Amino acid sequence: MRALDGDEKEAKRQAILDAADALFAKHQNLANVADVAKAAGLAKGTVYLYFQSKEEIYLALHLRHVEQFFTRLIGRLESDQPFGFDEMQSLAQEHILDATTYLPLGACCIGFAAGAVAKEASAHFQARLTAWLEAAGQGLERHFQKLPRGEGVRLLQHSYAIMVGLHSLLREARSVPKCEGMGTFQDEARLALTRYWTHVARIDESVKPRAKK
Amino acid sequence: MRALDGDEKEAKRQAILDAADALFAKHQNLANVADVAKAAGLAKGTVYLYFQSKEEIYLALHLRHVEQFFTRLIGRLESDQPFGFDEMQSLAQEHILDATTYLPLGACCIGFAAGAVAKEASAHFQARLTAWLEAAGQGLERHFQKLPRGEGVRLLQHSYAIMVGLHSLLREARSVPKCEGMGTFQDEARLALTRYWTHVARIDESVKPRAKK
Amino acid sequence: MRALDGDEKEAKRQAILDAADALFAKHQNLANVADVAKAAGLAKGTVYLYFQSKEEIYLALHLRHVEQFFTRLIGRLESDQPFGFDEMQSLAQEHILDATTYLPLGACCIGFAAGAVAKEASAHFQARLTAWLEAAGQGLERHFQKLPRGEGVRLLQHSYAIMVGLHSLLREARSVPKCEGMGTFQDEARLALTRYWTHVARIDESVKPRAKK
Amino acid sequence: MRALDGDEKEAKRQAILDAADALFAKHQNLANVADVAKAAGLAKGTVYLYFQSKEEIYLALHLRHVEQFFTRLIGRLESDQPFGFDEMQSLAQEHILDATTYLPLGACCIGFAAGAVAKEASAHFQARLTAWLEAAGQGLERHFQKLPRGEGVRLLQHSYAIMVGLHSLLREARSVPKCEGMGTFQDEARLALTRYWTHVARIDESVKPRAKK
DNA sequence: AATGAATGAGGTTTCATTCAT
DNA sequence: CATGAATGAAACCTCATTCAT
Repeated sequence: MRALDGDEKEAKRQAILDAADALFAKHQNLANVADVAKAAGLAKGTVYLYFQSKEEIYLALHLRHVEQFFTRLIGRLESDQPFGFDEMQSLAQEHILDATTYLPLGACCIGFAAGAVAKEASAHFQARLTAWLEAAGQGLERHFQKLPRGEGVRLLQHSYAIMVGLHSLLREARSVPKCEGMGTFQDEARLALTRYWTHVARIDESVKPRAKK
Repeated sequence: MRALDGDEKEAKRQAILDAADALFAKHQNLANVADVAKAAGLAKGTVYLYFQSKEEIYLALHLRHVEQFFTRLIGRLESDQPFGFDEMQSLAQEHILDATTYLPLGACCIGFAAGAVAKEASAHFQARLTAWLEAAGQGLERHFQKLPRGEGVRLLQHSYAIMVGLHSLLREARSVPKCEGMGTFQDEARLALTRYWTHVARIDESVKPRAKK
Repeated sequence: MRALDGDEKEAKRQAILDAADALFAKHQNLANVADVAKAAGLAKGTVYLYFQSKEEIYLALHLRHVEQFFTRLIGRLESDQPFGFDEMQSLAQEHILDATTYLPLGACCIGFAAGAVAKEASAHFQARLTAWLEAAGQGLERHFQKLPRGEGVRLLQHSYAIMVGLHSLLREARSVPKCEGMGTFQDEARLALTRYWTHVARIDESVKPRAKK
Repeated sequence: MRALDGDEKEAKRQAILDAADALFAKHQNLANVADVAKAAGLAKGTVYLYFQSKEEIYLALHLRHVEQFFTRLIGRLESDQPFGFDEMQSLAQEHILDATTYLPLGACCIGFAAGAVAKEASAHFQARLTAWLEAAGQGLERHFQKLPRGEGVRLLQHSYAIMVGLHSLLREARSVPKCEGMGTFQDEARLALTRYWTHVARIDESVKPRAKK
């Protein structure tokens, strides 16, 4: 109808993602495009003016989840307030482990068929994620003096992997444990992260915020 | 050709899975049922005599991959030969990390939409996996004296999660690393597993095969 | 297993038809062959030893219904007891109009796709029906002196057509009339037959049993 | 091409019916939906936007045949031109008896398995047919003074039934008679109708067009 | 003769995506 | 820009029929 400038276009993109988010939260499933469009008050075809495919909608939505977490984490790491594992974990808990859609949607995105997502979209996702990881990794290295150069990113990646992997094994174990002796998904994730960080950063004994420069 | 008893029927199931496996290996994608049938030399309808849906074919295929790993692991743990982290890792490397289809297919299965797989099929998968995990977990406890009761299963779950999670983050990083300073998927997986086991079992210092009884 | 002689074979055919009859009565629908076989205590393939196709099963069943009616009618017409329209109608009522499966099954058979029934089966049906019609037609001519040669068959055909045609229009009007002022299917059939016979045979005024020869 | 308003949509429906009509005329058989779509120059999915099932396509096609007949008949009856049995019969002849698809398709529709057609479609068919029958019935009563109130509908129903019924008995007897002494389907239908009307309306002696008011 | 596994055609359904308006 | 009708691929499903055992 009228040419949208960049801001309006972005606003509409976000509106579509809001709709998709709500539907995913409700059905734990990738709603079909018609439903997303309807929920966003648009026609099916219009959605395709903003996203190239259904998969890209959900990848973009997932990216938004990821962004929220990293924005918060990086923001926190940029301050000079002492930052320890407990705080890290509570951030992860809040944004990732306890969030009802973060990991389930992530799991769907992982399963996207090869080729279902355009190269550029995929690359864009990777680029943003990489940038956040590196920024946050460097932030961690600032706060934890024992972390050698590059270990911050690795620590984040491995931690993230633990959460993702445990989720895929224990997705139904959000409330009820699967195996004899195992806890809920959240319990196990907390435990595994604690162990991993304990080893890597010797948080318990020696990792302390570096002195201000 | 005509499956008249249970054994032949099972053989045909396996033949279908073989065909699906080959197609998945070739295209890194879930082929449609018609193609699987053709590859297995069967009519489409016949495939539906053995599997309820495309998703169940691939879930069964994944289960077969999992079974191969656990059969080998459990078999090994049942012997009284000393068993250490190195061997554990080389088994994981061979069956999981270096296998071209294990984790990619697993990722697809994780992403199956809720409802795409019948309750029973899903439950069957979980039951088998749980049984193997517990058997292997107990085997580990026999070999590693420091592992308390129940820690074997947990160790396996967490290790498995690390592999699955890292794969999903680094899937394209089989050869080329993504982030500055990060290694390939296999490198990172090895490293993360080593760290995790080092903490848990203090493999480096104290975990030794229990004395034969 | 053992070679069946003609009688045993015929008995088994009849058993299959019994099963089909029961299923049709229950569901007012052509049950699938697997169900017919199961109801007859046979395997699916076995049914095909006795009938060439599903359609032929139901055509044979319909023929059996038709046979019952004509056997009764012809038998009656062969006696020298006076026979009038009232008795004709009550026979039709009993075997055709009030029977729950005669006309519905007939309607299904009419709708069989061209080619669904083998030429011979179709010809066999026609031949039997023609023979009965002619026998009964001649019987009518014996009893109704005003009927010219050949009019007996015609009277039966037209009467039969009225019942079949009304059934197809009023099938759901077995109990409740369809159009304003119309009666139930049975009412209308009786009325139409009465009118037709009244005209043709002047039953009301002059048709009387012929004198014994 | 793209049906944007109701009229275009209706035109497309008609185009699909045209295609189905041509196929039925050619093969005397209900073509499969894929073939209908192809003949209409549409994709299979598109056909399912307009009809819920194959059966409904053919039921709608049959309804169109019926409509053509009744539109003509009712239009004629609305005029004050004298209307007699001869004209009635020639209309029936033209639209129904001599048409190559009217009755064969009707026979197929009669045989549709219970449940093959959605309740609403079936009800819609009945409702239209009933409305036409009543309109035409009243028209007949206007033209034939002897017809009591309600007898017009009945006369049409019974006449229609005679044609349908005879067709089902004599379908292959369009040219060659079946029984000794019987004529072709058309001959018999004409004869039966004449007899029936003769009785009901005493057409031969007294039924005359009512005087204009 | 009897079986029931296998076949394969085709109806039904869904849905991501395209494109004429 | 927005629309939603059209597309067509493919999953899903049933079932009549065949055929190896």
